[in-house]
Amino acid sequence: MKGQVLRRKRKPTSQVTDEKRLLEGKERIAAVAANLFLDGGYHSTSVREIAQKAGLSVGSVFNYFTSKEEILFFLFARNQERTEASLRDLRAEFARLKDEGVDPKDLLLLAYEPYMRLTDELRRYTVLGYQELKSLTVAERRRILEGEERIQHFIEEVIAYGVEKGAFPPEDIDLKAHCLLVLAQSWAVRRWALKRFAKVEDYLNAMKSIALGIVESEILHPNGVAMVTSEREKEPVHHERGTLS
Amino acid sequence: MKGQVLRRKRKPTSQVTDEKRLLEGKERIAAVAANLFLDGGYHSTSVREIAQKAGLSVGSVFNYFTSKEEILFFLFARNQERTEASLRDLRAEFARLKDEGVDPKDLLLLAYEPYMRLTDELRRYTVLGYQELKSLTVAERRRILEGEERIQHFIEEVIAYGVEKGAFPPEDIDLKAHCLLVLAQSWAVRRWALKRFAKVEDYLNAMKSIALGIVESEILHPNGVAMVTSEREKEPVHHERGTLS
DNA sequence: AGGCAGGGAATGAACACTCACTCAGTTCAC
DNA sequence: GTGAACTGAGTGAGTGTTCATTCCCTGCCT
Repeated sequence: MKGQVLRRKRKPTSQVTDEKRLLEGKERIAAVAANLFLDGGYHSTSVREIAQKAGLSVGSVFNYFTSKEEILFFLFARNQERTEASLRDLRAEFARLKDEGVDPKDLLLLAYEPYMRLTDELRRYTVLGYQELKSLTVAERRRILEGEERIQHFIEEVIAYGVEKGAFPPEDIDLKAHCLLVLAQSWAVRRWALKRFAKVEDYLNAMKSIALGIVESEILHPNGVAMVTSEREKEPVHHERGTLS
Repeated sequence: MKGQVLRRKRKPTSQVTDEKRLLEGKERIAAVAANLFLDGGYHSTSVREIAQKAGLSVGSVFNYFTSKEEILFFLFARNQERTEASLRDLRAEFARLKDEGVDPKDLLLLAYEPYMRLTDELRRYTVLGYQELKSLTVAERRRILEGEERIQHFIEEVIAYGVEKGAFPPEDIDLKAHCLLVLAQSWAVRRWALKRFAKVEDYLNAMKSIALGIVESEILHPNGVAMVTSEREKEPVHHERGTLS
């Protein structure tokens, strides 16, 4: 029963030891699993099914992952990593262009483009995310949401730069960032309604003007008439409140 | 084994006969099930659990529904009906206001408001929809998507009215409708990022200007500069390149 | 070369468990 | 007493996971 406590506490059976080989195996299995999860859902996909499609036995799958759930985690984590890396690049690029004092509109579009491309690349995982978010642990789920929060923050920074330069109105920056993010994701999530656009580029191109329309939108009067907060080109008519803090 | 073939072919056991009573039972069970599905997911919720929370035995649940799946169908169908009814009302109202020649901007906001309210009311089901869409039959799924298509079409009509009146540019009407729809749904789907807004009204209010920003957005030149198709207010400060096509 | 040992990796039958669903039997209002 | 409505133990299919066994490859000894 509680006999041999000599070595490891986990994994008494065989296990893949070579790090590289293990990762390759994980990748292969996860790739197959991703497809099955995507058209069938996580719960309706059995480990047997995954094993079969991956050309392995059931047992082998558990030599690479300790549980079915871990496969899902792996997919999310990989996806997240990828996104974070892109975000880092974007931030660096943003800092550079900001120093150059590039036009805020151009900057916004310049930032939106690679993000949209990324969304397209990872679009299947985005869908998976929306569908299986509640299949995750609380901790895992929070990690995902924090990731998205970071992205939204970045978009906010880009908009804020435009506000600083007087190109965009200062209201509802967070909301506008939310809109841009959601609309980018809608390319993944609601593609059936966007079949008119064959490639991301097409969608992106059409979205550029809309994105600008969003960030440039002015706050409205209760009755629906636009309140002009800053005469975009010339002198400010009346600047409300102090700027910072 | 294959002995008694004497009586019924379907439903040999007891069944609720009274139509009214049956529907009431369905409603009661479905209401309970909806809550469980929503925080736990469809697959992770067992029929036993539903029965227990509804104050019934497992068997009784199957006197009202023939399968667990049917409960999910029932929920989606009810939801859809509700939406369709609202859409009919909206259409009637739209026709009336259109005849009155009301301002396109006002009309857009007037149409957006009740839709957003509906989304809020049904927000839990919207989330359920995004999560469990693939748990449905192909036919069921198509019905849902067709419903959404009808809504998008309606939004397109509202925008088209504005185009007719010369208030909005004529490009990408379908895309703009898509955006408005997605952003309304994002209130349900991505609420954690919108916690700043306590009530729908708050979100709606902030979204009004953005919605106008979307429908009023002009198509852009390849290099990102706005192409002015109709000088909305005054004279252009400096219009670059020829205007159309 | 050939036999052999060692151990990492693959295997799939077996296990324990959960689930949707059934149905013979009970309840109880009329 | 009748029968619609309800009951819940039972059924069998299917699940994630385990592990004793087998496979296979590499290096070593004769």
